[in-house]
Amino acid sequence: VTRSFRSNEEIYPGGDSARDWVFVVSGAARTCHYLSDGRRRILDFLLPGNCFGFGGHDIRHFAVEAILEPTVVCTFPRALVERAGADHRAMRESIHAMALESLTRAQSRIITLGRVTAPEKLLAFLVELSQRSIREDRTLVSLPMSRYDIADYLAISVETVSRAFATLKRCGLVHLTDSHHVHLAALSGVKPSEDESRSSAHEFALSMND
Amino acid sequence: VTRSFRSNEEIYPGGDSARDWVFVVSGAARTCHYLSDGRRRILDFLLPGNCFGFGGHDIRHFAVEAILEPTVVCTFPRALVERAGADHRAMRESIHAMALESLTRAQSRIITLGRVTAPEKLLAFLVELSQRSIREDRTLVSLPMSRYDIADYLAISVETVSRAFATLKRCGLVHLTDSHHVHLAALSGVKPSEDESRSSAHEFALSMND
DNA sequence: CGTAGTCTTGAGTATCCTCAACGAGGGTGG
DNA sequence: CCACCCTCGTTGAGGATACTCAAGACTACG
Repeated sequence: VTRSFRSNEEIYPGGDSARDWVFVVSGAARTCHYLSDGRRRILDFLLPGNCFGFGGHDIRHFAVEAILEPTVVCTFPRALVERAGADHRAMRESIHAMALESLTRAQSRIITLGRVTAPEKLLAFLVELSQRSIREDRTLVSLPMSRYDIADYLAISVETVSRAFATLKRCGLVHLTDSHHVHLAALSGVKPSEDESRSSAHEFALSMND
Repeated sequence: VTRSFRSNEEIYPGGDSARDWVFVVSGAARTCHYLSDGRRRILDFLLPGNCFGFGGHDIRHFAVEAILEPTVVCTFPRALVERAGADHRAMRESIHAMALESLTRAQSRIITLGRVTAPEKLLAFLVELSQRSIREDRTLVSLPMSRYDIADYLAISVETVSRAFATLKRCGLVHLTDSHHVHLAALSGVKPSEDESRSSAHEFALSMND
């Protein structure tokens, strides 16, 4: 089943009815968890090619919401996917690969959240987006999500996100053509190896005390 | 291959030689990532029954170290595990279940790291340990790891961990018989449902401003 | 043109980190 | 047996960072 969604529309309600797989075709989406006091945590951003649906029993607690307009997704009943996985080897391996990718991203995010300062977190986030991007030029990153989404993703406040952007600009690490298009100067001349860029980004971030 | 390790001994070096699966039989272990400046992040604690080895290419960056003495683990070459998974349906499903469990734990951890105050994080961590515990009485939690391990797990400093324990004690949410055995008073009379305990713990934690 | 939403910036406060010191427990050697 | 060293855990003081509250630009849209 293929459907299209508008901005901020709910693709997938968190709750017991959560029994489908979601595969993002185009646009972008966010995976949210709402705490009892109304605060929101964003677990992951789903870009074209990403999917959501494993995670065992706990997926009930997460809602999926569209970011861009339009966002096109395919949904499959869980039972169908699992049956296909049992029958076809290629399907099974594909599912396994996507699950591993989700796990890898989650682990990478734990590292990011563990970083100390807000500019560090933001820079790590931008680098992550750059690596997930399909663009050829990895120094140009487009941000489909709002500052509020970034804030809930990095577990910091909106104002801090804005200030962190200002800090990175002041240090010459990034340039913003507009609010949603970033040029990562930090990556220019740096090998695309993940650890390289991270540590160098980190080195830069360390020297950001005004 | 079954081996036994002493406290703080390296089970598994991070690096290119990381080609095995690790299955914890008894004791406890931690999964570490070392940043270029020497700081350490703990991605996960491995208790008996947990395993480590999926995660695709990124597992190279993580080291596994023993916490308790002795810690007994089984290691298998990756190729062997993957072949067994391809041949035997039961094995494959078991592997898939463990991968999903790792993913679920990672997602849960992202929620925990997103919590605002240190006592909130610590309480969420204790609740998580209580739910992973095999004990019948879930209000009694044993902490095999040191305060430094907890600090690196929650991405806060050791001193803050200690102060957070003091705050939780002062609010009557936990009691410590010794440094490594906690009684979770917050869970007494609370349904073991995950969301219930979390939100109630959170409610309590909110009212902790001295 | 007004309204709503987003993004940014400022001021004041609270939290956490760093540095430092101290006490408790375990192992070792005199 | 006790002094010594080492690690771990705790507590205090000072400073840096991020949050809250508040207000002001910018954009989109009716």
